[in-house]
Amino acid sequence: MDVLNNRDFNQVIPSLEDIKKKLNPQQSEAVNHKNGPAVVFAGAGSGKTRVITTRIVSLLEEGFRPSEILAVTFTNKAAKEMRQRIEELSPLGHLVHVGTFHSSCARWLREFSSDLGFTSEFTIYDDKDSLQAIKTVLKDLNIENDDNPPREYLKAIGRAKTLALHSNEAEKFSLEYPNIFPPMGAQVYQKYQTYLANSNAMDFSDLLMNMLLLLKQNSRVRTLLQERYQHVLVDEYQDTNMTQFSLLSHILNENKNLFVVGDDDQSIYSWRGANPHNIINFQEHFAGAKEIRLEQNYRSSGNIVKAAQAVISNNKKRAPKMLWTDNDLGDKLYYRLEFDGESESWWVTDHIKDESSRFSFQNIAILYRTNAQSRQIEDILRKQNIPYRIYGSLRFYDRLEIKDILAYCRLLTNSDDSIAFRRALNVPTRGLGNKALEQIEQLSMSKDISMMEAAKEIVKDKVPRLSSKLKEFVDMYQKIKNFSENENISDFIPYLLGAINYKAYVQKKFPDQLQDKMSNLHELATAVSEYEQVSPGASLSQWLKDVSLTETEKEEDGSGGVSLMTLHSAKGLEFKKVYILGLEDGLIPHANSQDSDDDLEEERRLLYVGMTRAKEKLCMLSAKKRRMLNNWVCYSPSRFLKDIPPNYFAQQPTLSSFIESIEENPGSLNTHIRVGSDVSHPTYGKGKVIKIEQDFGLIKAVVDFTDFGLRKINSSQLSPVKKTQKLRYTYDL
DNA sequence: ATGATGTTCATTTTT
DNA sequence: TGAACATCAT
Ligand SMILES: Nc1ncnc2c1ncn2[C@@H]1O[C@H](COP(=O)(O)OP(=O)(O)OP(=O)(O)O)[C@@H](O)[C@H]1O
Repeated sequence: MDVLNNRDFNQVIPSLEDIKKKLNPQQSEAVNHKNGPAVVFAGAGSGKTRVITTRIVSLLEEGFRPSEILAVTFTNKAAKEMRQRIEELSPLGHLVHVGTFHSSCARWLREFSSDLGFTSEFTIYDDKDSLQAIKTVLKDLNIENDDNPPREYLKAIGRAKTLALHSNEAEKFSLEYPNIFPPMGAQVYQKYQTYLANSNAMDFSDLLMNMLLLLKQNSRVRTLLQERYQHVLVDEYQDTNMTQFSLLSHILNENKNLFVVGDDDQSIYSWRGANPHNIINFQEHFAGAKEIRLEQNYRSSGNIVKAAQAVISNNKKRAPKMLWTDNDLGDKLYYRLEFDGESESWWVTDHIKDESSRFSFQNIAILYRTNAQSRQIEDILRKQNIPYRIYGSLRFYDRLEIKDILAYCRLLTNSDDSIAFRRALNVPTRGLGNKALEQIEQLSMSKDISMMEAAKEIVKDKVPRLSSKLKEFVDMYQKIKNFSENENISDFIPYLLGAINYKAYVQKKFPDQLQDKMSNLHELATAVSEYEQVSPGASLSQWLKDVSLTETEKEEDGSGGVSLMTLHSAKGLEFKKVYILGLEDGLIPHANSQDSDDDLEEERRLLYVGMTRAKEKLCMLSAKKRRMLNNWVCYSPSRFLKDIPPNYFAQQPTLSSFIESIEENPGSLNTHIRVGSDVSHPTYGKGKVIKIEQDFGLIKAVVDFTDFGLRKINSSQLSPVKKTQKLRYTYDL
């Protein structure tokens, strides 16, 4: 745990009294609440997180041991943040168990793994791994249908697990509720669980479900945990789902010391089962629960608070609540409609530079709806030499070369990890291709054993052709395993790279990316070394466990830079200045979330969360068109913009009229390609536009090509033959 | 049967 | 843009 070691022993720890002086009466009431369940229900920026951290410190001061306190958050980032705050406030802070639901469950499951038929070294499968497992299972069961791709099965299984529906009961259940699973879903579910069990692995939902089942079925474990935790505190409680709610109720002892804080307006995870009624109905779930409301926003300027309120008040499904602020009105909001995604990025970076004396880089966040949007702004930030750090997105551990090497590491700590086996088997290529894989897989499926075990059997059985090559692989695996068990882990990655001759493989397969990939691997090796320095004597498996549930942030430039992240991962954070990109119908609200009112309300909450991250200045941008995948997509400015009264904006007169004009005439967004204009296409050559269609924001043109006749083409593929006006207009509002 | 080459498809959000 | 999948030449 880095927490133990990064501690600054010279820090000045303020007295609890001083900390408590900084609370308003309602906050104090919450912090000082004695026994029994309590809920703090309050809007953004009202100090909920401050209450929860102060309460933890106060409990420590009262004499509760750190190990008796369990603090649960929703994201790793929030956990890290909270841990930091507690450490700053209490010398014992670093000993408190702060984690996400998933990481806490993983920890307990490892502790009690023997009660479950897993070893404590079980692997946690991420979504990709799980999907691969499902595919294998579907293949084995000979299920193939285009209506229900593997992903559908995975989703259904995830849903079942959220209902704590064990695979053994799935069959019976699916007879009663045939719609819950795709065809053969119950069988797939069962086989999938067998696959995971044989692999000594759990997927994300298993972490929650298995823990819940364990608590329900095993009174020893239940009593142990109930006695261990005297106080349970949950941040962002509106994001809990059914399983998590049940988990909590089983962990609570007779004192029911559950303290939760949350805001139904910030519920943005309903797509993964979050149920805001958990917080709205808290007092019904826990009789006699105390409810405390916080109504003063300390974070944001008056304009920001009011504008955000204006947006969220359009939601019909929300619990009424007050939110006001004493802060000055401050700057007005800034809205800007840009020509395309690139000019949006340019404008933001220019603006950051213009205002750099007032807002330093580390006080700025750039928020967006989808991870894919980050690439563009990253590009321009680099060009403008603005340091930044990015959360999530193409995570370091998701890169191909890293996953390759991690597959070996995983296989070493858990030889039954069949997903890792699949990957390691023929990377680098060693003559064990598809057919070999299939044979091993088949044997493992039919005998209910892991692929490594199957491979060893094949070696023993002297199967012609296969056995000798496979023996080499297994022997090499043993050799690497010996090394990993006997030598320092900081030497391991370099050793492994040499042992499997990975560099030569990259050289051959990705010659132009050699530098890049090798330097990433170097970074990986460095990470392991650093881990060993921090926790001397640690094993590879300990490092792997720490890494598997912890997201990493990538810093392009060490010293505090601009923060880039999705709206979702911004929850709970705050910045002096916030830019929200892509305020367009199609992004916010997202094109896939415009069908139902519920979806739209969640999108609105997402915007509300984004807006309320800003303390002093909030800038929002839209682009008329942007490149997505390979197409130009035209969206109009977000419908949510209209919910904000113009007087909160710095440039009021033109804004709403501009939006209206776009709504009346979406076709006016079409740029240089018109019916009748001469165009050219990279493969089809020259032609004339006959017709223009717009579906789902995608512009398609029917073109009559001189040499190829009529074709329907994405407008992004076409370029005008006649020189049109320079494309770079600016739209000052 | 392997491995290189070509084609298609996917992207909402997170643990 | 890239990774997963499918096809074809060794
Ligand atoms: N009593 C107070 N006096 C002054 N500032 C406060 C007070 N309470 C909280 N704050 C400040 O207000 C800001 C928001 O607090 P906090 O992050 O705890 O709010 P929150 O309710 O958790 O917000 P959100 O739900 O939006 O994440 C922080 O900068 C915090 O330091």
